Formats: sequence, structure tokens, C-alpha cells
Amino acid sequence: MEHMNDEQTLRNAGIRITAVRLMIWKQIRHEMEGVFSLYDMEEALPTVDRSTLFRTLTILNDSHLLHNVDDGSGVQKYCVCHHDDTRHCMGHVHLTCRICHNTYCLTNTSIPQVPLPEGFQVEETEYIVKGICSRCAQKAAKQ
Amino acid sequence: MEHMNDEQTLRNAGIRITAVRLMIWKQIRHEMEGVFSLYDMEEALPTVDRSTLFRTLTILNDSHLLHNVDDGSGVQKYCVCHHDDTRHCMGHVHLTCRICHNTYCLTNTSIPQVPLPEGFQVEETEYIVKGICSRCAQKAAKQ
DNA sequence: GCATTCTTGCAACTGAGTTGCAAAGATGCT
DNA sequence: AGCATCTTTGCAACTCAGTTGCAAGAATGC
Repeated sequence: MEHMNDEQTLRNAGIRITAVRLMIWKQIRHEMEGVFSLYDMEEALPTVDRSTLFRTLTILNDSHLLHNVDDGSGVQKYCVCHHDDTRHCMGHVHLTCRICHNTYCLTNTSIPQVPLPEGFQVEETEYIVKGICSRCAQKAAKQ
Repeated sequence: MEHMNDEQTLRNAGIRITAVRLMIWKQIRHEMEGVFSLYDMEEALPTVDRSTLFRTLTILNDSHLLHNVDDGSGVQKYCVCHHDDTRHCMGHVHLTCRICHNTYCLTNTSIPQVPLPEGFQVEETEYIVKGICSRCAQKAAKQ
């Protein structure tokens, strides 16, 4: 699965192949690290229109090749789903840095359960830690 | 503290009293239940300009009379801080309903800790459960 | 090879939040 | 109270991210 070629991955997800989609997916898969935004994609692929990027990200999201990350910045972020089966990849903890605005996935830290009121139907859980990442903290300390 | 009058509450927080501010605070304190947005305030107080509401909410937030709630809807929400001291009211779990877009505070459910990487300076933690609230689930079941 | 369907880029729009500025209001000092 | 100073307010205009309508271009099915 990990080594499936990019075109096959899209096809398997039921996504029709086009030059633009393949370019977008390759960019995400091989060049973007961690969590990225629509704006990051615009920067990375300036020849592709924003609306196309948006629509393609939505398709990838719906096909569970990406998942939405809500880091509380007010900007929608995306992240490659790393999982080996078809289950939707469930929540892990996210760190988001107030200074550099990067968001990091703690892929190995799953979200602890809490008791919920009777009758609430859970669909998704977000656990976001906001603060200052170690890199930014170090920079700040030097000055 | 709970019974302090509204004017005194503002004054104690270091906020200058004006007719508009008092009206906003009374509305929040006595009419809004739970979590509300700027838009909710616009609806409730149509005579007050949006920018004034926004600036006043920001002041109340900075003075820890309100706190920001990030429910992942992309819309900033606010909630009265219920606490007896000057500590910033720390995170509790929020439920947010995909159907009615209401957000509920589980004020008694504090956010469980998770292990974090060395060097990350935590400032705030959000725990948001997204899904369908019992009221909306019941409505859906009837049909 | 042609008709049909899907994808793309452009432009224009929405919605929430935010800012500059002048008028209105509050405060401090005599 | 009268006046100068500082703060707050409403208006309009703007930013920023996301979203949509539509016509042109690309892919697909027979």
C-alpha cells in the first residue's frame, strides 16, 4: 500500500486521473510535510487555480486520501491519511504553534476518551494543543 | 461574586462603563445561554454596530470575563467564564452539533492530559466533540 | 469520430472578521 | 459649569479564506 504508485492510489480511491490531479497528489504525497493549507498548495503549485485546488482537496478528503485538520486557526488544513485499511483515520492529537502557525500531528497519540452525555452521537473528536513549538521557543530564547 | 452587579463586574475587570458596554454585558450575562457568536450578538442587539460588538467582545475576552471557544465551525464563539478567582478559566470539553450548530460546554468535564513532546510550551488546549446532539437526533428519528 | 460527460480556470461572490476615521460621548481639571 | 483631552462608537470599506456559476477545454463511451 505504501509503495503503490500515485496514479494507482487515485484510481483505487475512485478518482479519475487527470494531469492536474496527478500533479496535485504527487505534490501532496512527496513534497508537503505534515499539515498544509489550501494557501500552501497555491504557493506550491502556482499554475493551478485556487478553485481547482480546493475542489481537488475536497475530492481527496471525501475519498479519505486526505483528512481535514481543524487546528483552530480559522484556516482549514489537510493531512495525508496514513493508514493501511479503509477505516477513516481516527483522531490523533494536534499541536499548533502560535508563532510559526505550523501544525504537527502526534500520529501516535490518540485522543483519550471522556464521558459524554447520553444521546449525543459522536462523529469526530478534535484535540488541539495550542502554544509555542520548540523551534520557535528556542529562537525566542536566543534573542 | 456570582451576585455582583453587572456594572461592578465590568469596573472590577478594569473596563470603563458606557451605556453600550453595559447593555452588551447584561445581554450576555442574562440572555445568552452557553456559547454564542458575534452573529448571535448582532441578532440580539441590532442597534449596536458589529464592529462595536466585536471590539467589546475582544475587551471582555482579554479581561477574562468571557473566553473564546473554538468549536471548529470556523466561527469564533464566546462563553461566559464561570470561576471564582482570577485564574484564566481552563479548558473543558465542548460538544458541537453538526445539525443545529449549537455548541455546549461540558463545564464539569476537564480535558484529560496527553504526553507531549519535550519543548512544546502549552498555552491552551481544545477538546471538541463533533456530532449530533440528542435533540437533533430525536427530531431526525421521528421522521 | 462524434456526442456526452467531467474538469479546469476565470471571475465574481459570500461570510466572518477587522480597520481607519470622523462624530459622539466620557473624563479630568479648573 | 466650561473647556480640553482622551475614549468609544458607527459607518464604510477592506482583508482573507472559502465557494460557486459558467464557458472553454479535456476525457470517455459508444
